[in-house]
Amino acid sequence: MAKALRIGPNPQASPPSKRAGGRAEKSAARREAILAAALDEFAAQGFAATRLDDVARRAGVAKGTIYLHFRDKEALFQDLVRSVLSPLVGKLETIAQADAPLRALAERIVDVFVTEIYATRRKDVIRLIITEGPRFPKLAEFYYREVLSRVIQAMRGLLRHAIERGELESEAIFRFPQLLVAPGLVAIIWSGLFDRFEPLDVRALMHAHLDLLFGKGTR
Amino acid sequence: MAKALRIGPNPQASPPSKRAGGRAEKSAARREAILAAALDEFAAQGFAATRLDDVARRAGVAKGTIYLHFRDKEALFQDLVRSVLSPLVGKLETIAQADAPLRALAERIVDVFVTEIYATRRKDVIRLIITEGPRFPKLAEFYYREVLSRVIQAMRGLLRHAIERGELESEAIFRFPQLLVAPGLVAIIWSGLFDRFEPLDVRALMHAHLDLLFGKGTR
Amino acid sequence: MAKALRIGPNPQASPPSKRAGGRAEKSAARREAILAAALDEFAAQGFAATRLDDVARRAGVAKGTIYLHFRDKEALFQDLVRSVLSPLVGKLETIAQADAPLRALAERIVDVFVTEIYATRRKDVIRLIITEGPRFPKLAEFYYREVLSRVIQAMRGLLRHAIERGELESEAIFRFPQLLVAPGLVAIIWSGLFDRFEPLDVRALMHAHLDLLFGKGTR
Amino acid sequence: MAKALRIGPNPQASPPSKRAGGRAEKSAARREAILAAALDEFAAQGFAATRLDDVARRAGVAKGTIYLHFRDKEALFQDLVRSVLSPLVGKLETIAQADAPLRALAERIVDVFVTEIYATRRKDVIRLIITEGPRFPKLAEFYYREVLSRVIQAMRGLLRHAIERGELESEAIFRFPQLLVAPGLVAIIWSGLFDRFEPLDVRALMHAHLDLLFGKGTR
DNA sequence: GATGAATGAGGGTTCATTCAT
DNA sequence: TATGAATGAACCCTCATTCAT
Repeated sequence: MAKALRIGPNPQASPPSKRAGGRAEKSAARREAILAAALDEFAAQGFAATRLDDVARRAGVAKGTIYLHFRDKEALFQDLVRSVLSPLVGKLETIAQADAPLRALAERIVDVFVTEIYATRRKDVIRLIITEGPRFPKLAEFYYREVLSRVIQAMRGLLRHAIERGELESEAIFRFPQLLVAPGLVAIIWSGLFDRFEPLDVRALMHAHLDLLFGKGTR
Repeated sequence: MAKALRIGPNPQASPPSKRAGGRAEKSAARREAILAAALDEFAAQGFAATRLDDVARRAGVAKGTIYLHFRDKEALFQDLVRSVLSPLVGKLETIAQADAPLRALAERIVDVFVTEIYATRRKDVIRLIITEGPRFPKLAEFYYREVLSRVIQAMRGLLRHAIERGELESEAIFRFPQLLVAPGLVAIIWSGLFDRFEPLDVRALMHAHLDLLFGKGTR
Repeated sequence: MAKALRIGPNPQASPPSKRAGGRAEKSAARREAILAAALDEFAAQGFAATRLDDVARRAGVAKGTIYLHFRDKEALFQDLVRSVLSPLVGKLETIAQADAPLRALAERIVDVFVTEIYATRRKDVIRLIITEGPRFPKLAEFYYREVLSRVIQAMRGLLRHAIERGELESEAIFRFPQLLVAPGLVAIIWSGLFDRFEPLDVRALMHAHLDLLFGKGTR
Repeated sequence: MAKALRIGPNPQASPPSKRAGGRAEKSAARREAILAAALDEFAAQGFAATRLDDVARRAGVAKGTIYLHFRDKEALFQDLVRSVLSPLVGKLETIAQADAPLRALAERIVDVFVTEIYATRRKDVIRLIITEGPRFPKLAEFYYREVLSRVIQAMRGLLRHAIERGELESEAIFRFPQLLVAPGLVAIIWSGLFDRFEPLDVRALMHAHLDLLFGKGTR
């Protein structure tokens, strides 16, 4: 199986060692190496300032090889974002179908956010969508269609339940589910810009947020 | 008086008409025209993808003229951000010194945010800090030092008051003032990326947020 | 009288003080200031790398003023060389007409070279002819016609005399008067390139040269 | 073997014919073509006025190709000078070690100068050092350290020998070996500036010079 | 005349993309 | 398939020259 882009740690690409594996495996491995390298570079430099030379070097392949796997720089970028976010979609829908008290669900969601997004390269991808999205309408659309709208949909479902059960008095958050994820976004942005001046404890931030929404005693 | 960079509307640079004005005025006007054009271009294309050729054309000046006012592309960018944000700082501190019930103050702050930031080019500058900040540490530092830390400081002052007066039960927001502005940031990001799919009523969003924080009845 | 370009010392241009002097004097003074500044800059940077901005600043005039006195950068350069070298021509011819033993004349010539050329800005002008001449055929021609050919002519006259009087046995130097001035040129070049590694005592060099030509005892 | 920069003739770069040769050979050939073209252009225009566009066209490569072989314009220039002069150093030292009557050695040196420098592109490189040296201290230093000081050293050795043997009466030339090469330099400069007005027979000039130094009869 | 802000052509350098090996 | 040398369009920046004041 062609391993998906490693999300957690991010080791330097090993030099093309003689691992076992047929043509197809090798090709897929190269593709993944390029994606991983591209993520590093795009996250660090932004789309425009990233040089494919650097991506190739980091991936341990020749520059031309990139073009065997991706039409051009833009396709590499978009494929990268898609490849990182796609697996997320499934996970999110699973959570939303669970049936549990709202607060418990919220805790679970926070936990998923912290461990599956904030602590991984996915955080960088989200940041890339924020920073490069305006120049890549297709990407913004993909993200909206495949991720955001589903997340919002799922959340609205949860919240409707909660309101019906009387677990939630205000319907503000039902109208604006963005309010639920806002602190997460802020944390992602903050971490890239201001952590060196004032580090942010994301988990604590998110729980303070829940306290605000549900009242402190309800945990 | 040298007019500051127009923040509200953003008309195309008028052709060099024969307005009254000495050399200094003309020079200052040109500088402002360049800044305005730069804001348009940087906001639309990002720093790296913006061509000074386009900035010049939009400002109605020759390419070389830019270099009479700014050392290079980077200085233009940084001066732009500073010139737009600097006036903001004073305003923010004025508000923070007012003495009024927390909810009233919060309403005022929301109002200032909507009318002075969200509805103006400043929104674009904030977005630029978010998108380009990682490549401009100096800029992130400027923003943190001159804007963010002051805003946070002022907010903490307000919140301390409120807690002492018993207007605020949870101290969560005191520990993480970021939670107060999070919806504003989200609105800014959303507007750039997803408004065409699902427009966002910022004022309503912000007030829903206040309802969540203070309870609906307290307005 | 409009003072000629100062050849000896080279003080910074004084700011436009209120000296006495009518329009014409002031204009001429400005012209000289520009020429002096141009000499400094051309000598230090070469023709192509010299910026008229720097010349203007050094001369204490505005950039546009240069164009009131010289058609363009090239004319400034050529006029500069001419203005510095022209006075030299007369001097050279005077010497050549003197009637004295060859060795004595040679000593005099060496002295003139050292004090009137090597120790002055004229050295820089000679260097400029050497370095920029290939790009300014007109200039090379001027120099050849107005200076070199006359010097050679005069020298041949002297040498013919000397041969007739039996003061000079070899006619080598008659056929190649360049041999007489060669050490002077070498000194000029050396001083610009290698003096920091190995300083050259020009006067001693020139006299050693004379010793070689005439024998040591003849002084 | 990677051919060194052709020193003698200087044909236009042939269009990329299908000669035999691996990648490395081709790369080296291109490098040499660029160096040869650069020599032509620098010699004709000087450093500042030379356009890399022209160098590329003359070398039959694209502009970008230059940057595959040289960091920038300055590196190209300095590498060019070094590549042309380096082989010279060895030759010079070989001659200096020979043991022969001074006059014979001098004749040999003159011969080497005429055939290996004056009749080749090396003449142009020497001229470049003279014309551009002031703006390239590194280059002047290289030339002094690698060429000049060695030549002077070697000459002093020869001359000491000669003095000890009584072949040389005056020690003037021992103190100023520059006097030996001065006519060579003058010839180089003359050829670039005044040959069209008055051609110079270098070989005759150099021998006249030797006659002056050693007396005519000693040849 | 004098100024210096404004112009815009020109050139060094970068880098996405191609293609011969 | 993979390579990486080669390409050349694009862009930042400089500076000689002009011209309104």
